[in-house]
Amino acid sequence: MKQDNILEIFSDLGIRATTPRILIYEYIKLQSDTFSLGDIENALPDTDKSTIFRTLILFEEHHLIHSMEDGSGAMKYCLCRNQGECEEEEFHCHFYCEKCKKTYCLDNQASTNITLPKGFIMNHINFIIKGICDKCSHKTDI
Amino acid sequence: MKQDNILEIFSDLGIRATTPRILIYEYIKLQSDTFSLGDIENALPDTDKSTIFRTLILFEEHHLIHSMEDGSGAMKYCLCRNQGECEEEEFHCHFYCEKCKKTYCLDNQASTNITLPKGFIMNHINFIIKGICDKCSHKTDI
DNA sequence: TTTCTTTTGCAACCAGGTTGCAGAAGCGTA
DNA sequence: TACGCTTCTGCAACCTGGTTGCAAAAGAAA
Ligand SMILES: [Mn+2]
Ligand SMILES: [Mn+2]
Ligand SMILES: [Zn+2]
Ligand SMILES: [Zn+2]
Repeated sequence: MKQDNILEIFSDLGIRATTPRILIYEYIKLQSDTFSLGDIENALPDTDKSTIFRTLILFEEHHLIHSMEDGSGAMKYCLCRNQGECEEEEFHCHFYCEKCKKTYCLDNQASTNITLPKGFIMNHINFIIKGICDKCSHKTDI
Repeated sequence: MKQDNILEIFSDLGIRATTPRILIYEYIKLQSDTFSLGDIENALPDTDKSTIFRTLILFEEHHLIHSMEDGSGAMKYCLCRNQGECEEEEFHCHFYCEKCKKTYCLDNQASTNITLPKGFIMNHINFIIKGICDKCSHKTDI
């Protein structure tokens, strides 16, 4: 595991390696932070939106990517750093910059200590911190 | 402050007390957890969606309510327990039940310890825990 | 090749949110 | 009470992102 070859990653997971899937995965691998379906649409104008949509669902089912709601209106995704072998604890937090609209993965910068009320069962976490990112906070405003 | 009379709450904040605003605020006061624009639409079929929409914006600007994205597709709102005087620290967490689709306010059940990377400035938090609520977890499945 | 299964592209649809605008309502003043 | 100005409402239209049904294309198997 921890493959680098796309074809092997797909075949390990039993995913058929089609042209759109390879293009989409190649795009995803280049992203250091999060991306949306619309970002992929722009990057791959010859691939249909619905194909991208279904591919993202497929990738998420196989834990190749994670998804999150950052309040921007569009679902955001990020590459799973553990290629389908992420553990339950990988509930990492994200930062949404209200100025440049970029969403960053914060891997270990935020710790949470959760005690749920009796009877509540946690499956996922969607933890978004909103504010101004480092690049935008350095700029002088006006 | 900590008023109970709707008309006084509005006049304290300089909000004109119109019929739709009173109806909407009365609805909101009855809710123990979160609600959406669509919930209000259903409860008040004679009030237009855009009026409800603009009223929610107004209420949030005056900190009468908080809003959050719970991933359900619809923005959720909850009554501010401090009537417009909530402090920055009131970043409470919410729980979304994936079975009954209800979103609960978790006031003190989850603590977070956040250390952002250098240069990042936090303004808000959108912290949603997803899973199964107590009512739904007690039910025998099938 | 033929046949069967999976995947794709297109077009249409949907939900929730958002906007421009004309008329209604509210309010201060005469 | 009537007038003039400002704010608010309802309606209809629009927008964006997401979702679906379906026929054609591509892939795998025989
Ligand atoms: Mn992961
Ligand atoms: Mn509050
Ligand atoms: Zn930024
Ligand atoms: Zn539930």
